[in-house]
Amino acid sequence: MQGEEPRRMRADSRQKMTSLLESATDVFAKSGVDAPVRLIAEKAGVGLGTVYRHFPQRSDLIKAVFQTQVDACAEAAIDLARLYEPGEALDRWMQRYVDFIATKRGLAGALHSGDPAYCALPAYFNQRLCPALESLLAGARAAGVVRVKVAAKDLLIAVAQLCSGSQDDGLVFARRMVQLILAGMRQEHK
Amino acid sequence: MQGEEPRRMRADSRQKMTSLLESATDVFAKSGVDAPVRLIAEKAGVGLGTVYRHFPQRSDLIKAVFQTQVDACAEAAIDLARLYEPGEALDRWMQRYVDFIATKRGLAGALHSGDPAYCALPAYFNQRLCPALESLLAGARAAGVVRVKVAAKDLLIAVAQLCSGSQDDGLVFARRMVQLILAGMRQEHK
DNA sequence: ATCATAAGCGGAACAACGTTCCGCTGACAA
DNA sequence: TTGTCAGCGGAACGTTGTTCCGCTTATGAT
Repeated sequence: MQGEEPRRMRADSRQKMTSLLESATDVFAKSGVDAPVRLIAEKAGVGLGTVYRHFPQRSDLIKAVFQTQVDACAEAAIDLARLYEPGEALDRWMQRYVDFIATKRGLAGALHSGDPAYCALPAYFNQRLCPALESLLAGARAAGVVRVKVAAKDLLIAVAQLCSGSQDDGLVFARRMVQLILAGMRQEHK
Repeated sequence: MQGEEPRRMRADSRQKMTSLLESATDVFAKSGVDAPVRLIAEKAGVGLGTVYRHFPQRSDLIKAVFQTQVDACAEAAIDLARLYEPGEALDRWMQRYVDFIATKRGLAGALHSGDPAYCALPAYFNQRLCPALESLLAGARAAGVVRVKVAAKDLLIAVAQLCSGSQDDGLVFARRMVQLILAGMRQEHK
């Protein structure tokens, strides 16, 4: 009948699981993805065994948090497109994207480490975020706000690299650079 | 009289030190910069205490190897310029540079990790390699082999990123891309 | 409501790492 | 040749990721 999961989870188990995800999100944002698993378990009020029951490897926890946040970021595009006019929606989403990338300290290192555990992440990143940005760009272009032709994928990568380059005051710097890019996209053709 | 080091090293101490550096170079090249210190000590036939006597932190060992290799790469530019005509010298040095970068798996991660131990490395990298490449470029330009105006720093960074992007068959890919860039630099102006 | 059962939990225990420490050895000046 | 201390080796410690197992307790049948 239903194509659901093979088995229903026990209620307390699901609760611990979400608590764990929240804690991991916080800790990764505050201390980077290299934070100890023990710290995450403690802040979630959960034992170590529980962490490894739900996420057999440390990298699985990282992947789960990352995908959740990518999903949230992609869905924000839809909400923003509904709430604001095209140009404003694009602006706000780019800032949202910058904030998302800024919490990813240490992940770039893991990505380039050659560890196969992470090699699926960039694909997921593109698959979810590219369409999101493309639809915003299309809207802005249709409204005549954006006149320059630019690929969504290029924009995503460019901003990501702007953010990962510097580390401490990176956020204000990144925001400024993104504003610059957005302004550039609004220029008239010559 | 002499402004040398404050004290002469004991002969055996210097021997162990160079043995250590060689071993570290090998191991880092084979297993990446995340290789265990114990393995390096063992392959050098040296105790752990000796490693930490010469290099108080793991990162000091990485820095030492890195700087040695940067120096060697910079000096290779001088040799090549003497042995070959300008265009050939440039080609060969770029391949040499690609080989150097290719042994740096894992280092990009360390560099972006925010660890202050590594923040001096990029500066050293530029300081030594930029002049080296600039002199080769100047020679090639003077000989009329290279006609496009390109900054040495940009070339170095571009190639480094080409190499770090892919990881397994990265070397052949990188070589091909570098050939492409070099060929592009030889184009006539339109 | 009660109970049997096993899903799920906590945290002790293990392995691999970076780093510290200290007793012994042997290189070098006298 | 000999005394001394620079320098060595590796045991030991603290912190990590990961495994394991005895106990707790949610859950469905009664």
